[in-house]
Amino acid sequence: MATHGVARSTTRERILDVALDVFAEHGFVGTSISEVERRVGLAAGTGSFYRHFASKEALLRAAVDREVEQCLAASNAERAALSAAVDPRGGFAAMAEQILRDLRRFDRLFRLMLTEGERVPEVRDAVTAALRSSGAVSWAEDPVLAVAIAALVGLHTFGLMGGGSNNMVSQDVFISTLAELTGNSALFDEHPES
Amino acid sequence: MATHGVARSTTRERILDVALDVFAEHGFVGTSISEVERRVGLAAGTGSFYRHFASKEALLRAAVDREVEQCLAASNAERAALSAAVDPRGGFAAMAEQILRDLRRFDRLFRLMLTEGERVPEVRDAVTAALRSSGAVSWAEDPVLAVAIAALVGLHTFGLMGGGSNNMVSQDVFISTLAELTGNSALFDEHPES
DNA sequence: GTCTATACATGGATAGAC
DNA sequence: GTCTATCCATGTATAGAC
Repeated sequence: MATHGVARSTTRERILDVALDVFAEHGFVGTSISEVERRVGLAAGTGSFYRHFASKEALLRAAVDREVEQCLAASNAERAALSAAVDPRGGFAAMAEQILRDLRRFDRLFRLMLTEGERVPEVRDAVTAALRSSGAVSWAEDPVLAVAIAALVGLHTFGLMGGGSNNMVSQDVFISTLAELTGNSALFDEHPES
Repeated sequence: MATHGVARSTTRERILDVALDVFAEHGFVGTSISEVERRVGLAAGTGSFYRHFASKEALLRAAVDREVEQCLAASNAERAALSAAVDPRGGFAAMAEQILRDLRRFDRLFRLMLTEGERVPEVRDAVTAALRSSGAVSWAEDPVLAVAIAALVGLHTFGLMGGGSNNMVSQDVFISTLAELTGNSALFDEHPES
């Protein structure tokens, strides 16, 4: 099982690994095949890339598909693992942190969706579907949940903006504040305010 | 005052007008001088553009500076005009809608900040400064206000995603829900729950 | 202030030697 | 499966005629 089988993912896999990074950083047009080859370890400028993919566009689609697949799998695995343990702060804070982790996980796809949204509509669908599955419930019908998720998306967006130095409230304070606000609503009225 | 003065902004102004559109749509590398010339009305491919700007990068900076200036001016003017009138629903909903309007106004700059953030750091500073001035108060010290603004940013981001068909809660429901949630907090504890 | 022509670099992609 | 060499299109930018 060494000469044949599943272990044949050397260059092609490395290309896919590096492709989404470069696409997310510089966009589709801003990415050159030469740079991809360089990062993979191939000689830049030579068309070695084309032995693995038919075109630049094919690479984009393959990389996006693969990333969507991996992100969804990782997200589901993590959610399954965490549903076993019980968070002491209650369900909301745990859910909020899970959503934030998903947002960071999908970050490269998120940027690609903004820049190449109409070039590869699959990216949009995948990201929105992932966000929806994060909400667990149908958050379109629950205004409070919609506000909560929007707040987390906004927090994540602030992280994209600051570039490092954002004088924003800390994540813990943010989440606890959000939990408190939504906890006072009709949704989570199990414990008034302890 | 017709032969000389201030009225000499024909082609250069039109270039600046169109530049931010194209940059926001396709990014910096994705934008060609030929396309700018085409949209302005000049013959594409000819270097007529270079009679008005030294380089593509100079155009980006000039366009960004101009847009920042105009957006800030429009925002301040609108805020000054609205501070005169009194909103029946109270200060919060009015502030929220004002912030949403600002987010839409700064949308092109916002996209540019995400894609060309490190190429033109001025964009970042300008957008964050504008957002900060929208908050009126220093929202870094008020967690509730931070959550509220983050929620509005998230709502705006959802608008960028859906591309037209987002099964999100309506803006009115969203804002009223957000107002209700934050209204129950310690910040706005003037009226318990009517 | 706009067009013609052009220099020059880069990028996508292909054919073929190894 | 990688490199050499090459074709061709596009893009930035300049010089000069009008």
